Amino acid sequence: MKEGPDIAQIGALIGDPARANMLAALTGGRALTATELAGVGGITVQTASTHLAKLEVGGLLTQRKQGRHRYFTLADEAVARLIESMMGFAAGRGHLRHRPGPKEPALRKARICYDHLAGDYGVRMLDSLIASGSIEAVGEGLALTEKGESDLKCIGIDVGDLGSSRRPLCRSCLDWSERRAHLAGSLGKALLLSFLDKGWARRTAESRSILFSPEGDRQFLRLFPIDA
Amino acid sequence: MKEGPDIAQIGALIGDPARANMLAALTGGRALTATELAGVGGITVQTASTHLAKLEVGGLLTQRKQGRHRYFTLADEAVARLIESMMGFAAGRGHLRHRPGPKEPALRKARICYDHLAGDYGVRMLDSLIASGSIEAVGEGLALTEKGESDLKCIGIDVGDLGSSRRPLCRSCLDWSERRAHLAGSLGKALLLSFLDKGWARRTAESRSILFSPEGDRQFLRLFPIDA
DNA sequence: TTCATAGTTCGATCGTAACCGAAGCATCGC
DNA sequence: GCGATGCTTCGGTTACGATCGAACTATGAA
Repeated sequence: MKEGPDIAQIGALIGDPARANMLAALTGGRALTATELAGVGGITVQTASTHLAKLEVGGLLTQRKQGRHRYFTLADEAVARLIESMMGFAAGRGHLRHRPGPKEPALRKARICYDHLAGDYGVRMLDSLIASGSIEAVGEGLALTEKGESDLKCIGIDVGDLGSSRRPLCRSCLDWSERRAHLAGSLGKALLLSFLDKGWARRTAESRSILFSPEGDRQFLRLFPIDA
Repeated sequence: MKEGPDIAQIGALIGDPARANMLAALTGGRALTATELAGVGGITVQTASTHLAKLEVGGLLTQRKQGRHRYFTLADEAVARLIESMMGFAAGRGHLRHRPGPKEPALRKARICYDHLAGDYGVRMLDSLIASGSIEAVGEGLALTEKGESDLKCIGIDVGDLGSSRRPLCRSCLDWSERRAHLAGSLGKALLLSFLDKGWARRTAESRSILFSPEGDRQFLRLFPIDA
């Protein structure tokens, strides 16, 4: 007994409904204020404040003061991965809050997963990149090919700029709604940013869903075809 | 708010220290009785019984009656992966129950992670397989090479027998003690089984550690050299 | 049959943590 | 300076769940 690290602490941190809701909301990657988080948690600001303090000392959150606001974000990408993996697990068990039907169509179509694109469009993008030979899937891992590197340069992404950090270029991330892999890592982030830059899509204020403009939709589907 | 699957339920299930200890013990892959689990949880049988019932309806455990015993196991491999990933996360945050020193040397040297080898020896094995060109690491994924397939046949493992199931052949699993990857998947399982078959190592009754015999130790180190 | 072991269920106790109202700081706009 | 807004801290209430003793069921052994 008492072998290894203490799972119970973080389990308990995530185990409270209000905290879980706040964490899930922060998976959107956007920094949120304490009042906003109180809203998604369905509790008053006082209670939210104590929750947030606990999450912070637990190492799941970081806060940043700015004026009279305090912006909270997930501490790092590892937290985001943990939350998403728990969501995937819970979805697989049928631990759904609502019935699994297409309750939030926009959320299933395209949403943000920490900093990259998830949902139907995220899965489609990775599928297409693999089909075109830009990305190679080996086991559970992903690797960018030379063809992929030149293809990406055509749409304005210089992979050389991304490789510097310790963060892996390509990472596969499992989607709870699709139960399929989509592209994470610094490349996944860069791609989403380029879509936003080009005005193809924009983030919504309160939800994690990503809305594509009609034109952006056309461009995206053209760029990442599915040849079924 | 209230988007996606319910994380809080499983978080709360893992969030109780007694339950977390039981789950961690079951990560050893071995089926344990309610009384044994009460022991590792540090609680009485009555309390353990209610905990186990909760874990079962939560979908984390399954039980199997055999005589007057009830053997509990993790519901499936996904649960094991979730627990190990949480351990890895917790270890990275310094959420350690004891100080990180070599508290359980045997456990750090070689232990079982659901059904494959973890710890120092697990990491060494994968490193060696990669160095010898038997396994190729691509991004975060692992793939068996042709050389690896023939090499494995020499030690009595026919990869053809393993590929049938839906479970991936090679999977990388992050180790909480070493913080490095080791080999999971059906190949990782097959390798560990062959070690046990050959009498090189044996599982211990109460702990998750794996004990190598002096001869088995020699063979293992010869088979998986590290050329630093 | 009787006894022993393994496990569950019941009932009651107890602690802890979630929760909110109210008060206290801090920052912004005026 | 003043009031308004955002957030934290304090105090007290409340509710839930972990815990165990005791009683009950089931299997096995003698």
